[in-house]
Amino acid sequence: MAEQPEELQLAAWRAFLTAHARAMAVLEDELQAECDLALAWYDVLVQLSDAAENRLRMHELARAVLLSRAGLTRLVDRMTAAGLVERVPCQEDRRGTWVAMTAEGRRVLDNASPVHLRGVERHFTRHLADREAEELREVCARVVAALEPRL
Amino acid sequence: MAEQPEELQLAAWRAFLTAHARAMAVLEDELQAECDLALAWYDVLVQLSDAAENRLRMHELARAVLLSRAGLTRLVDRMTAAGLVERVPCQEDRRGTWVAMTAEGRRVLDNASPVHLRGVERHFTRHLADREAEELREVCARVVAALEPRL
DNA sequence: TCCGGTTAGTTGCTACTGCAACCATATCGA
DNA sequence: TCGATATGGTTGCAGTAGCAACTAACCGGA
Repeated sequence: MAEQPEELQLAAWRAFLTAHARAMAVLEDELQAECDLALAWYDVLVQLSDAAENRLRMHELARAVLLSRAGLTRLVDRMTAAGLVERVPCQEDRRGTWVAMTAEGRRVLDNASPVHLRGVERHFTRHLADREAEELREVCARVVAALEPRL
Repeated sequence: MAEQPEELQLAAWRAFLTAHARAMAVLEDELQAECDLALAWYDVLVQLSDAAENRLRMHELARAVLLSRAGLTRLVDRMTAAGLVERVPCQEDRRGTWVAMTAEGRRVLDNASPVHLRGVERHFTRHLADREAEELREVCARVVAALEPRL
């Protein structure tokens, strides 16, 4: 009997889940061990680094790092205490707050970035041929696009 | 100038992360809303359902659902209280404990399974052609295989 | 047989997260 | 202009996770 198509699709989904979990665990561990930095913190610094003037509003940052507003409030609290970011009152909207990367945050990011990117290469992209990478990106983009409306 | 290969690979990695996060969030929400069941609970039931005699040792189950042993102890506590699984002392190794699915667990799984599988199809596999699914499965399997040694 | 080292599972502790409620501010319509 | 409504961010609370330490039991070699 031929394998059912659903089996193939489900196997892909399961492999996807496992690959994500295992890769994330290793990257988290390596960044923690070599840079003493949690992946969530790294993620915040990357988002700020990519943003104009190295700053973002709380709600923008929350969305970018896939955290609730409450969760981000606490994360920014911790990172502020560590001196990596700072809160700046927003002039245009006095309810709002900017989160800006500090010089120390920049230093930590520059230190961690090579470690993380090396890890992504070693544990993930190394296993993708260029054509496969492009296809993966495209497939994932389709999945995300279809889910966007509900956000 | 041609795009750097690393950019392509990194874009694939980022799309992979976003697709995972968004898809998981939707599936979790749907299962919770329609079946009042957390994805982690569903995952436990699926693993037990696939296992011989519908039971697994604690450490096997922990590994299968990607949880620490401590985390699994608490999860099994909660699911036992809800009547979905039960602990059975292990005869062959008196340190050990089997976790077995109850009739109620079977019922809950049978109820939730169509909902979850429909969600996986709607939000994920629908966007993959058969060839793409096979390729995704294979790429992810390579990533996992390369990471296995450290587990 | 017995002793050191390993494995199975649980527990205390702490860290991180989300939800819902809250206040302050902005916005829009009458 | 003013009131209703929505938005931005924080806080109290509760739930869930991991680490390290612990007990019990297994296993291998002297």
